[in-house]
Amino acid sequence: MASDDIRATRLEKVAQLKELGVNPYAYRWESTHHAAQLQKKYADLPNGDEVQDEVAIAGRILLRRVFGKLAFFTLQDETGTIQLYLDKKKIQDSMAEVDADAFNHLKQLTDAGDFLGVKGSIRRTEKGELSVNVSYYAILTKSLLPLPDKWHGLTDVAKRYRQRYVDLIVNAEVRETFRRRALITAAIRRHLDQQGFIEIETPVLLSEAGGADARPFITYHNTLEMELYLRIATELHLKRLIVGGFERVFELGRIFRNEGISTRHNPEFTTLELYQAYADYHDMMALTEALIITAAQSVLGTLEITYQGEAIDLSPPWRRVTMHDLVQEQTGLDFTQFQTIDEARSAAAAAGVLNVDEIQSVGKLLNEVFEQRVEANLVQPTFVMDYPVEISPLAKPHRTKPGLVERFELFIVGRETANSFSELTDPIDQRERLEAQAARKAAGDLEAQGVDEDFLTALEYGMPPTGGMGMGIDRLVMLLTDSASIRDVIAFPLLKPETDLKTETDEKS
RNA sequence: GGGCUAUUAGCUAAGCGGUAAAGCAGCCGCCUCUUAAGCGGAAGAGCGUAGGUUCAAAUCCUACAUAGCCCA
Repeated sequence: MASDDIRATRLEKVAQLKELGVNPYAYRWESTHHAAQLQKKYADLPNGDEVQDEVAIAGRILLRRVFGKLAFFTLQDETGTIQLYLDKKKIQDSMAEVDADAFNHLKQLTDAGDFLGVKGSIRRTEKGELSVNVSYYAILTKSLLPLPDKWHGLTDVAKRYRQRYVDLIVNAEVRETFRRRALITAAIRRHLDQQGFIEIETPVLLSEAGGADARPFITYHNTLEMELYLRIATELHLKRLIVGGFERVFELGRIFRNEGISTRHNPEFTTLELYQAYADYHDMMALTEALIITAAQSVLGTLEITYQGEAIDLSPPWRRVTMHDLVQEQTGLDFTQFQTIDEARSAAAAAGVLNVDEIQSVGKLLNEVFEQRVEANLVQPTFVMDYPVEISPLAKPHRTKPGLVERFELFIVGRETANSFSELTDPIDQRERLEAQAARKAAGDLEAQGVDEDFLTALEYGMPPTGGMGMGIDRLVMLLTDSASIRDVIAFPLLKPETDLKTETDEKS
């Protein structure tokens, strides 16, 4: 039967229910338990035994196994499933006043997918399945569309993303992923709260995007008659709050980057950014480690995890190593020895680094070598420290190493998971660096941003020494849910609209 | 942006040049211990879209669309 016919059949059942005086779209239901609670509470009930405890429960019918005068339904709620034992005699007797033909109506007018509320006693069947022996039922919502195959489920990836609600109904592990995501963000907020941080929401719509190298989305405000940018980072506003006197602030929120889509990139994604006055990047390392450990413990209960078949040990302390040392370790190149870019280029080329000719400074070349030869090998959690100033416009110069800044990035399974600095607090230095960026923007670099004058003004009022850290929450959730694609941890990932063929032909005719 | 692969009924899918299997779901009938319930019956397909090759196309070719994987 085609889906339109199935829908028509079910609409007919809706009409029949209304004729019987039943509203197929009920208003409320009072439950005493969830499925998982019942499964736990009566785990020791022997086969064939029944207890007279009256329970009420509600959920979606997943499976129906119907006999002449007996039926078994599998009911699913948020916590799991429980079987309904539906005995004709019992139901007809106890519901006689409501509906003399209650059992047959249940058989004929419900489908897999409907929401049902039931009351009854608890029994474990002779075959060992814990069940609610139903004395009363109510159809709470009639479903019009058929569920996917009860055995194979929904496997079409595109359809799973486009119709996540169906994916969630049918695939329990998807529900578990998003439950874990919520536990992770809750654990982060709890930990930061305990450390004295407060969360402050900063604007999404800005007249000037900043705080990162990325192409922004552009939108338009009608009454102001001006273009606005969606934020690409929360950094510059959170720092303004530090200027204003808050000492520990953070924001866990969505940012938007107008870039490609891949298994690791979605145009909108969630970051944690936090700023702590009177702290430096060493303090940030300790905090970052503690945050991720707390999140892992609260969601998984262990620090020994598996990601895509690879064992990851999150037990502290994590390795702390400079970018220079890692590059030397992997390639033999000692970047502290190079005086000129030419010297560095030829050494790098000799070591097999590709595309060295386009790179204009020793610091950028160091980063290039790092990206080409080191990054992917950083499987266990590793803090990579002390970056070249050229690629770090918002970080404070290193207190002992010229040309470098006090910055670290955290790598896990070869992916950048967090980024942190001793924040630049010298307004004159900051202006020079932002103006260099603005020059790149003027020269056509679409990822470079203009100067945020108001941010510089704030810095001129004085910002205390501050440690800052940003973390990609989606990537952390991927790690802690063993998800291969960022789309598996975003409930509704961005997809191109499907071309609607019906609409197209309608337009033509 | 480039390459490879996929797209067949609501879902899961076979067929890979000779005129669209099957299972589940749905419909009708039987059935009081099933759990992918079972048995019997009758239905349900513009084979992603648009062109082309051929006596003949789901199948071969070319574009396009969407998605996945790999590369940049």
